[in-house]
Amino acid sequence: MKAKITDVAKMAGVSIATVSHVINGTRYVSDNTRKKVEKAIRALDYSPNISARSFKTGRRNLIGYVAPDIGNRFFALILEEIEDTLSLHGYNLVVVNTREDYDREIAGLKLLTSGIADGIIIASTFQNYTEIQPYLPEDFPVVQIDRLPAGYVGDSVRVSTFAAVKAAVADLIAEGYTRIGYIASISRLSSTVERDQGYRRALEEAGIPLDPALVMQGDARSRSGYDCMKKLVDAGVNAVFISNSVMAGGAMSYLDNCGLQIGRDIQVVSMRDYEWHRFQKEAVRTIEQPAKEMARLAAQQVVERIENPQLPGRETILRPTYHKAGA
Amino acid sequence: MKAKITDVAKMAGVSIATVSHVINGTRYVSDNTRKKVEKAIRALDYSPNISARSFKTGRRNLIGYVAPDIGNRFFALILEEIEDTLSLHGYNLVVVNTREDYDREIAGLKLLTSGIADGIIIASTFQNYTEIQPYLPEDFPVVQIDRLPAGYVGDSVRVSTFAAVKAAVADLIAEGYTRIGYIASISRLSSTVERDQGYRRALEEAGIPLDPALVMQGDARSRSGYDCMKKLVDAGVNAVFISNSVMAGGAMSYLDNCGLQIGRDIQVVSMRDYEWHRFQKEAVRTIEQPAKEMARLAAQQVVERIENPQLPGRETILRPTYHKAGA
DNA sequence: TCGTTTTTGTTAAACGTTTACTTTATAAGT
DNA sequence: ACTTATAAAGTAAACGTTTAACAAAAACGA
Repeated sequence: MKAKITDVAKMAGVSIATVSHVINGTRYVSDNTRKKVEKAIRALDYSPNISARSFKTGRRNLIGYVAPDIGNRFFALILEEIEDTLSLHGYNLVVVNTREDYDREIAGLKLLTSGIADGIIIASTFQNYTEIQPYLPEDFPVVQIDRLPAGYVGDSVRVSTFAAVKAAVADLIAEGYTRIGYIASISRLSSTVERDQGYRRALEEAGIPLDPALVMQGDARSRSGYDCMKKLVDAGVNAVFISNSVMAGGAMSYLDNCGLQIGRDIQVVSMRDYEWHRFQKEAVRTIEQPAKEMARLAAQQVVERIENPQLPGRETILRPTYHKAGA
Repeated sequence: MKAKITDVAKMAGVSIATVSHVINGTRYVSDNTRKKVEKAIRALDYSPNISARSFKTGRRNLIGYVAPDIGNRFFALILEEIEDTLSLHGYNLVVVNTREDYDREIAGLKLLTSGIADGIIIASTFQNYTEIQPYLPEDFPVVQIDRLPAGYVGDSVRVSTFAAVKAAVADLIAEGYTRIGYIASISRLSSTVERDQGYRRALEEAGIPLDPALVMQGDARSRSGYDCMKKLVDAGVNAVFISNSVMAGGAMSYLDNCGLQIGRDIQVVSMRDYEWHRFQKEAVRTIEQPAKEMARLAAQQVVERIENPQLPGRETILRPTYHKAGA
């Protein structure tokens, strides 16, 4: 039978209150009694019942991470960094993978807020905050990461890609490329919307009319990157902007297959969500998101909110890096 | 103030016991009272306090996943599949990333077994089970995945690569390749040991003496794959077996850099821990581990053990697939 | 009709902590 | 010596469930 606090108290000849205070450092305990208690703890191999403690204190030291696709290296990277940062603060991580599914996300939120987690970091698949708000109790610590559902006000950390996308496309235009294709990601996401706007604005400012035949709607999967690229090549593009690295993988597979060399036959600008080895040497231009930094900040932010609930909401916006050389 | 079970009972005009039974279905409740209770639950937007329940029942419905490197796509893939499978059984996942660090692994185990989790799935970084045994309480549900610390007896799921590695190397020999290099992964791991043996045995059976200059000790990181490959090329290999896909990435970068074409200038056989797009078209031969299958089985196994503690320990061994065409 | 079983529901005791409140012992001030 | 302050530790009440033990009412068998 596992030892309880009463066993320790009995053995050390003190009250359970004293034992508790020794463990938590919540009150001064004389050196003498402290030593007795610590000895008893060791002797009995006692460790507090976490469930009982959580129940009593209302703190669980668990943070939920609600991600749309853990299989995507971008979100896996964020997971890793969140776990790392949280562990420094004494928190652990519960993962919910929604697979971009509304029901799964809602179920995850219900669960996490029902007493599992002290806070949530979420990259929501919903377009509007009102759709998830009912499942987030008032004042429940939440940090939105990467994506920002419309109407949300509160803690968030994301990367603003509008300017970088616009600049990259403008750069292509300046070099004389005019038939610039675009493979868009899931359209309801704020991150996608921003990139849409960057692409459109660059064309607009250069006085190039938007050709709907050059804009492909993808679904963030490799396969759709492949298919969209095929259509764009058929439509005769000489440059393309790809909104997400998973699709970029597929798109580049297609280019490879039909012998088109990037940098020579076609220019490719892609979002780069994480380090990729093999693509580097190719002349792909990338817009790199600081995923780790984002994750670290989100983790810190959720911890700060938990420990200081009356803190004002913070919207943290990071800038991506444009790699023209493909390095 | 969040509603409690007493509020629901009061509103419905029944006892808290009845409410509890309605919620958990632990006893027959007449249609009439059930409806009253359900109505009150909705009216008050009541949901049970999970902490209180966990405390009382001793069940937390959380499973710990202790992984050596979540940043590695192999373990990320396993994570995803574990999460998926567990959610089907009503469990959630707590992730601990050890980064192949002994202390982190021990800290994680201590934590998870102290009342956070009902069970653990672990890919241990330790060579010997005796080193982690003290931190796993007797009868605590544990499933070892991918790696099997020496001396462990109990639930485990892994892939046996000895035969496949041996066959792949023998295949190279049969084709006339004689200077076959080997880039090994972290030497203390059971998975590495098996591959070592496969490589050695194939040479042995062909009567080829082992040349220590052709055996490189890597550390499972891309960088070391690159460096080891460099040394092997300098040593004049015409074929190589690489023990892990992360290192394979680095190794192939090096081959690329010095213009060596796989399949023509050098043969490469690599463990393939997950799907890789770009490598496929190259003539790399791969030994593919059924990572998802492994994860699914491990998750099922830990759930079964939790729900039926007197089940005998099961050692599940899966077979990898050898892809000669590189497909 | 009267005991017996079945159905439906209640009472109250746990579960193992934390923590507000109280107590005792010792030191300090007069 | 007598109050007062302070240091150190103890007492006991919560926290919100689940569940064993019990009770009342209804149904049933003879």
